[in-house]
Amino acid sequence: MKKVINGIELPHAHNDATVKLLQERPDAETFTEVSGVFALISDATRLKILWLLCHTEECVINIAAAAEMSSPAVSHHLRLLRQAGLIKSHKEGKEVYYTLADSEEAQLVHTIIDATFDMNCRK
Amino acid sequence: MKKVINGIELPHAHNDATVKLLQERPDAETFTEVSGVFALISDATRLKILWLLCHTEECVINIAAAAEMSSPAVSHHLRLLRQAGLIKSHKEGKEVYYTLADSEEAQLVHTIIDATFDMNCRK
DNA sequence: GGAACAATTAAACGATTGTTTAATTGTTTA
DNA sequence: TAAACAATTAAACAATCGTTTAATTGTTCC
Repeated sequence: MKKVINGIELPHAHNDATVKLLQERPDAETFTEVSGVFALISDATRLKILWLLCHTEECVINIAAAAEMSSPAVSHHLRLLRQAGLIKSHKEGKEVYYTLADSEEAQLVHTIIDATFDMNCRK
Repeated sequence: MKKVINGIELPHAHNDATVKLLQERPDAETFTEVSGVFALISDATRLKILWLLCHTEECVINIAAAAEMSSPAVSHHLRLLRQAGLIKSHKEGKEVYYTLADSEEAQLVHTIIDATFDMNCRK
């Protein structure tokens, strides 16, 4: 009879390491949530926006200019990022200023962006 | 006359930090390449696969079982990951074994996955 | 050689995504 | 109050993506 680990039955028993790994694996929801955060940085425009907002605070037209994209397009991306808790905003007169949020996901994204672009700079 | 930084003209001059940042910003191609790597970990199934292959080596049906997905679906994802240089494979009899590649992108992904799931475990 | 097994490939499909365009809301200032 | 400006919203569209199904290739073992 085959061994079942967290409801998973491995057809082959080549590798004991796999069994150990599956026993300690995060659950499916965690993978879904985490991949959702990665999806937010998988678009070049959003990545540019986040790269900027990691290190400064800016209004929408300046973000749009920096991202070389239209205001509605940027507004749409900003909404996604805000809804995900990655950025926060405050209104000042006619303008809305955005910057990175304080959430755990935002910290993760900040860490990833720093690690990634440091790596690339070192090449 | 407005100041132009790398072909970008900021409509508002609220923030000197933005000007400095834009001067040192990676170019558009870099953002596109990096977001492409993030896209590969933005799917829950691929993330599960990479999480596994970061720490072990496995054949396709075991990967499929671990990912709770069909062999053709997994094969498709493995192809994408291999083409991107994130994983490598070798044939042994009837089976093809996959594991993480040695590339720079693979190292980045490994670092990101470790950082992410360590963070989540600490909660 | 034929059966069983492992893996890949290709076509098809539904679902999601990102940009554009146009219209709208809200604020300032002349 | 009207004009100018900043930002958002909504609908529409093309493009991309991930899974399913079915067929195919390659290997091992009887």
